[in-house]
Amino acid sequence: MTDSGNSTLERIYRYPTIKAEELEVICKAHEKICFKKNEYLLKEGQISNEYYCLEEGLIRAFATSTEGKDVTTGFFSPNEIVIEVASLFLRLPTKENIQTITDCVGWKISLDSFQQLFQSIPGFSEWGRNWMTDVLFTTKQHSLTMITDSATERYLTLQKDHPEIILQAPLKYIASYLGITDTSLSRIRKEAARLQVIK
Amino acid sequence: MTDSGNSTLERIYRYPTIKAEELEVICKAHEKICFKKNEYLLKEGQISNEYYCLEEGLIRAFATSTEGKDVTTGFFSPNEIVIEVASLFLRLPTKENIQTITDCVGWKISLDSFQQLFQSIPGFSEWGRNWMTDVLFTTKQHSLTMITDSATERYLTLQKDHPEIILQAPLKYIASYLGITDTSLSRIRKEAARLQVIK
DNA sequence: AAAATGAATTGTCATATGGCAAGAAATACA
DNA sequence: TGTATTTCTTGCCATATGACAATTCATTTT
Repeated sequence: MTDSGNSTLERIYRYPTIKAEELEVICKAHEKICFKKNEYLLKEGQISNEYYCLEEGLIRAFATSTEGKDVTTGFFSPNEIVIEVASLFLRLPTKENIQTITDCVGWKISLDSFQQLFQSIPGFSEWGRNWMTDVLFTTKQHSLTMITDSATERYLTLQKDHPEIILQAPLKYIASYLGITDTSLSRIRKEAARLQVIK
Repeated sequence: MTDSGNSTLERIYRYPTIKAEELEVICKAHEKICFKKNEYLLKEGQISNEYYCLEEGLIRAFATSTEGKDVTTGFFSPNEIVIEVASLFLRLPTKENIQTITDCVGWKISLDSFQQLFQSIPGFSEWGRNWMTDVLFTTKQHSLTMITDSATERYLTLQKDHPEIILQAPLKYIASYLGITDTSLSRIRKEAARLQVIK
């Protein structure tokens, strides 16, 4: 790590059973990294060797459907970890792509460094389990939402919880993330705007 | 553990970095348990304190939607771990219910015992990360499938990958798991049967 | 600034799935 | 064994979303 007292890393790794000096060791294992808009951090077929702590910008993950269409599977906002868990931890060629939507600034850490921290700092492996639990919860939540909520509700929820995505991501990415076409999202957005005015 | 050489537990916990004697310690931390059909292993609002390794039977997890409807979020088959990760590891009241679909036999382990194994056996915490990675992958896959595949395709995939669910679970549970109504699934099933005959 | 490229909107029509209710079948109960 | 209850099927119609194409709007490039 080049800077000291980095707030992105400290926020991400803050955890009850991680001591101050351990936190510093963890932060020092990261290296600053910048990406330009539309740059790929990971491409389908590659085996991921690192992950990133995002400080500025917006990133998306997407998979290719059987019919060859892009489907955005997730967004990454500042202070989140940009990672393809399955490829990094199971050492498998990924089926996902990770691509920046805007210029980005973040902190990179290699799998090797991560493994060392995971084995040498007990609090860190607890943190890891906890982080993974959060990710799993969010993923299940998104999946449930796809079943229980209408497309309009899903859009409004995303707007409320992650306005930065609505503001920065192209409509087509948001649409496929919500499980609808860009045409439908355009209409939903129009209708939502109309309702806002009335209210 | 009461029996020796239990194949369900050994299958579940087999992992390269877990030694034979460690595997035995892990298995011994489990206790045999039986459930009757329709019994609840966890109810919405409770904090989960244990998980189960299923040997025989079929189990489902379900959440209650905003409109008060049951939505089946997952099924558990033999040799799988029956768990509500978020509640068990984050110590939060669960939003899910876990209920048997048939009479079941399995092996129970408490969070305390799990924590001890997690901290004392390095290979076990790696196993844990790996297991969680698999669960996350499966969950993401299901979520993606809900977007990219039609209801019919989702049904056929489930039938191929988990025929035991199709055979044992009531239609309405399968339907909500696939994100459709029982009415629609009944029609889809009829059409699928017709196609089988033709082929 | 002009041209070119890509993104978003809108119209028309098609279709998959849902809502509701009635009837049939299966299962549980007593 | 007969009755009650739940589960499954089917018909009818409503509706949300998709497919495709044309147009407008925005952004990038030269």
